[in-house]
Amino acid sequence: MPELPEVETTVRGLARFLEGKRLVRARVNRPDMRRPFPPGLVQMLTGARVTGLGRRAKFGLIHTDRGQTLVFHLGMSGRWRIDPATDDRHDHLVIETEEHRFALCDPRRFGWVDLVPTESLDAWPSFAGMGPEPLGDDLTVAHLHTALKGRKQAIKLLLLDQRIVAGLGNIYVCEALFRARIDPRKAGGSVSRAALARLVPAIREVLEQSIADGGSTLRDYARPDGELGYFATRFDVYGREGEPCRRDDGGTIRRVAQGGRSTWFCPRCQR
DNA sequence: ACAATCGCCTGAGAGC
DNA sequence: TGCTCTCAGGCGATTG
Repeated sequence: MPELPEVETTVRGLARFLEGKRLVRARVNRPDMRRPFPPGLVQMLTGARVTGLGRRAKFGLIHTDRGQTLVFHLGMSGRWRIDPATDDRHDHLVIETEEHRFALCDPRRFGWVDLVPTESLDAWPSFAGMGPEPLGDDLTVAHLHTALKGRKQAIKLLLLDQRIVAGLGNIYVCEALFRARIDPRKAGGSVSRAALARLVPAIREVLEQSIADGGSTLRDYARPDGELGYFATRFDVYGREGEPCRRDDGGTIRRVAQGGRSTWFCPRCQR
């Protein structure tokens, strides 16, 4: 499923074809996304020039010269298809430049798009109150220490809270906690400063490595019918229940439920 | 302020 | 083989 690295790679992939280009056509193929398409979407996009692309947390941003930004979330199964050779019944929104066609395809329809004035993006409901970007300078040990202070909820669940850190999902929280050797069940407020000092670089590294993997895969997406959104990555714990810990410490990866979702970890080295 | 639960969706995979 | 069942999960809304 698309998490921050997949969104980042998707945005970079789109930027190669969209940056500076004029959208000659736009149409809504299927209006039944998770939330309705914003009114005036097609009119706004048609003829607009894309001035740049960006990402905030797990949201992709397509800025236009009309002062409006198309914000998209890929949900669980969303992806952009470039120059698709065939139609897909789950293509919801299609935009075209002179050279290429892009289809936002989302079978499970957990994603959505919105139109936001570019100058007030920070005030958009999903962005207001969001925590720091994990790859930016604002994610610090001090920030986490303050945000987690006194919290009794499990660290795993708190890291999924976008107000504490923006853009972490289930996979990368599990992976980062493994790298930092922190027990995901531990109360947020009881995670030591030393552990947080391991966690901050662990979050950065796992995301950066995944983006790098996606980036290397990106070359393949220049061809027709390319799809932006999914990359095979080698995980240390995610989905590895019952398999040996990669630290080779004799531990076996366990799966537990937290907040109704699966958490994978090594009980031997994550404390 | 914090915590817990629910609803939204469909495809993949497991089990019979 | 084909059916049924379970699971995957981000986010907003709601309730406690």
